[in-house]
Amino acid sequence: MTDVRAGSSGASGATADGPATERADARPMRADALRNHEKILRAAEEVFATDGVMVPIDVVAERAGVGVGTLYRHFPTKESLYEAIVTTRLTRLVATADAYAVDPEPGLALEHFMREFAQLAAEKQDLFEAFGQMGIDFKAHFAEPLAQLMARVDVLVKRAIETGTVRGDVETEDIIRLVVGTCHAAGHSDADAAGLQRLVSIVIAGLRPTERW
Amino acid sequence: MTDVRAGSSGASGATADGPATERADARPMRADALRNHEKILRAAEEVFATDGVMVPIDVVAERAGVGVGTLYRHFPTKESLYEAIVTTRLTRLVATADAYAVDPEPGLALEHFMREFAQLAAEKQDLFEAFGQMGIDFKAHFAEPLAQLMARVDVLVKRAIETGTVRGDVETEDIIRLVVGTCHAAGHSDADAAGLQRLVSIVIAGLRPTERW
DNA sequence: AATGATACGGAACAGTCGTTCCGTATACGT
DNA sequence: ACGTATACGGAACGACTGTTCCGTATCATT
Repeated sequence: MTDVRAGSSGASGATADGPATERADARPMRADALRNHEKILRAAEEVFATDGVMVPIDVVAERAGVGVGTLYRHFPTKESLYEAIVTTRLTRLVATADAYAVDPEPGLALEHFMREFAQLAAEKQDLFEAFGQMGIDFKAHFAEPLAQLMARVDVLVKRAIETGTVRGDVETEDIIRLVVGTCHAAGHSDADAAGLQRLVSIVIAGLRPTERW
Repeated sequence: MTDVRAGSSGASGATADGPATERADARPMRADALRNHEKILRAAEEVFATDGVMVPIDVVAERAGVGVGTLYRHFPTKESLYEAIVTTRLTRLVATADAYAVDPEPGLALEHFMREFAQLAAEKQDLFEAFGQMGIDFKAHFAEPLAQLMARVDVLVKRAIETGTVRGDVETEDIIRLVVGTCHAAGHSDADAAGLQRLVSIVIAGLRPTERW
């Protein structure tokens, strides 16, 4: 993450997407290099999403229409490529959470966020697996976007609790764990979005304040 | 599973545990062979539980105090060893479900079963991973014990529904998925049993019949 | 105790996958 | 158009792991 070459995938002000088109300290990337960089990112996003992180790196290279050597020029390690993809996904998720944070209906906001989160994690094997291995080194690698995500979800949860739509004793981390776990629950590949949402509904129902019980 | 050697791990009337001490068609296993067979099973159970299915087979052999050659004499394939372990686990789980099927309190019975199930899946990486990869070939390999498990859980669910402790529209498979997913949720290694049970509580609450919502 | 069948141990094999290296091709500045 | 820095492609390397093979050790039988 730190020793990337000039114009590589590092955090170079890419707020939305796409790598930096130029660098301050070095010369701008060559045109074909830039093109390949993006092709690789796109291919990785697709392949990781469908096949998970275990796919051989060659598959990503082939999908990108690029030799492995080129891939390694842009991402010095398979892990670094994986990091780039997952960080992007997490960043988008943070944006989604941000959008719901200003929703006038806090209870529904949390619910909708959970549903989108679940859908996303179910579709993207990589994201799912990343959350699945929390603790190995996931928290270290994605510490920053993770912290951001936690903070946003925390807002959603607190607001929902204040509104009385959610029990007061649930932790933010519980929410994330439950959602990810629920995706795991539904067979990832079945593309059974309806079944997944049914499970999410059950979890959401379980979050409601206890009445009578 | 079918071409096992004489006295190997096949389904030879081992209702509880331990391999058959003799075979009808062939000569009984040699004493040391039998001893090693059990040592391997025990070691595999431990290692798979703690490290998951990805551990090199050598680790299991070493743990068992046995050479790899010996291990392969007893289990012709890593997969076959894995099958033996998981099948055993599933069979025990079926027994647990059976016990709860006659519980005088159907609602509590389901809840207690779910809690035990969750605890087990959280402790045993192999079981967890097996359920996690449902669909690859898991259903094929463990078709029989899985069907049994489903049948027993079905009884628990139906009884709970009749008692009014659980919503009528939940599928048995939903229950299993939710429980396994919940284990996934809790970091497997954290040994945080309390946290896990808290999540299970939420899921269980979500299964209750909707009142007012 | 002797002998043949059975089982053991672990070195060696084969396939896979991440990574490196370097000769060749391409883009950019003059 | 030419020359050089930059980037490309893919064969080759090394580490890892499931599996096989066979010389040796152990058990059971007489």
